[in-house]
Amino acid sequence: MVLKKNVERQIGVALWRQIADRIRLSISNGDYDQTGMVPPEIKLAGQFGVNRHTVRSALAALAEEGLVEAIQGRGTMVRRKERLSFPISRRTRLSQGLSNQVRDIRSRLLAHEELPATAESATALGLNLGEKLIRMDTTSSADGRPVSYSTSYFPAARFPDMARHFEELGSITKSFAAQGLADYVRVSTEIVARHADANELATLKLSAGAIVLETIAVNADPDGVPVQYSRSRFAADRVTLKMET
Amino acid sequence: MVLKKNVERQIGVALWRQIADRIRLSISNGDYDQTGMVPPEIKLAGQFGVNRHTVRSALAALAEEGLVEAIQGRGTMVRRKERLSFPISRRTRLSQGLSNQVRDIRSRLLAHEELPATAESATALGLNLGEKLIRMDTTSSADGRPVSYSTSYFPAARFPDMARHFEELGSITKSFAAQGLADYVRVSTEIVARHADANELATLKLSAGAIVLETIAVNADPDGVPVQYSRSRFAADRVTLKMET
DNA sequence: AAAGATTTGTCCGTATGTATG
DNA sequence: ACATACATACGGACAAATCTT
Repeated sequence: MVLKKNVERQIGVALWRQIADRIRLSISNGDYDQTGMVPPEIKLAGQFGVNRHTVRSALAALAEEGLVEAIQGRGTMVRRKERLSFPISRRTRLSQGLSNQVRDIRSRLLAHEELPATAESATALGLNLGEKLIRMDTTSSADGRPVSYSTSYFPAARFPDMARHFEELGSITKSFAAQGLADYVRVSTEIVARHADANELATLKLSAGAIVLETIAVNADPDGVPVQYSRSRFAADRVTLKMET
Repeated sequence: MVLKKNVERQIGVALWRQIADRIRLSISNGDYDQTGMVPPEIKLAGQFGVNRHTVRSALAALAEEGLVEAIQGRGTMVRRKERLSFPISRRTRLSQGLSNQVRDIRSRLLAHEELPATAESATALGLNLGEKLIRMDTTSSADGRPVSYSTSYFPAARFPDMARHFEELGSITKSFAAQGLADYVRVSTEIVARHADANELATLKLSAGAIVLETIAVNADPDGVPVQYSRSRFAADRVTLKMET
């Protein structure tokens, strides 16, 4: 039988990073739950068909993330294995969906501005080109770990005080409520994945070079009128998106 | 104002690949639709804060993918910008969902075997540990381009001839029908993103080092009894997953 | 308690890939 | 195409800590 190496050379992604990705996945899959230890470096090296030093680089990156801890003579322990599961459904609410997974969920307003609608945001929100929008950049942390980084657009005519309310309430749902919108539903969600850019690395406090899951979503009021268009980036190695159908 | 470089060094992902990722995203966002041309190398180099050679490596990779074409003295043209949109809903069907986006969708059986249920597959399918399962590795191509690579598990007791039917019919839906299951629904879908492994690179014919979107899904019959547990990998730069709620 | 096996940590050198100018 | 600097990956040798017999 041929050895499956599962990693590739000379492709613009360093071997140690590919290997770190795969070990991270194994951890979150519970592959090492029996012993709570990652296999020895030599064994992993054989498994992936690389030098032990390369595996060490991968493990160093995971240790940096706080995911594992190496002890000389003993081995490398798994320290955490949680992945936040983000529910996506017709009634997607950030804080509600996570409330049973984490103690503390906190959202912060990074920036906001008023601007005219572009082609993209206008069609998403069913507005005319150039109508006033409010843009808000927000980030959410679960138990202190940043998990999402969102850019949202709201029709300024209908929700003029979005930013002020959000700053005070720390929640989109509550900010809508404060402006007379009691309920809203998710009408569409698109999902793409790509490498994080420098901005996302910084705000999500990602181990550099990481992957982000991006959701492009539209929320509407009960009558179907769009009220929010948002692009949210999640740290791909810290979350799974869970669709409820 | 500080220049946003949007790329980072020394992170295990080569600059040229990060830049290729970002240009690919810009293309699929339609940023270059006006002219149909990618900005000149020098301009891109300035934009990302790197040397022109580095941008050239990125463009070479995109040209290799067939996404752009450089012409001496003229510039670099965008050749394709499509991204397949994969619908995910309660009634997710691969071929139906794509039928209005591509002419020809084709599925192939790569391998199959009978094996006892592991902890993971048993819980997903509501079976006891060790009960017989059928595993099938399949891949689907849209107009000749591979888009998905799936590993599915079926209870062998109920669907003993899954592989034979699939080989003939090229469709899970039809194979179920041939064994007396007229309808089924998607009950859960989890989504993660990570770097592709060598196996996925080969079967999806990915430009190496690419990212895959993985969906972990369970389908059930109308009575809610699980009939299929599957892990599907999509080329992240060729698809968006679209949730319908 | 001692010896040997296992496992991580450190140091050397060399070849190739990546990025700049 | 050339030159330069640094990152990546490999290989080997040995030290240090821990576990097993």
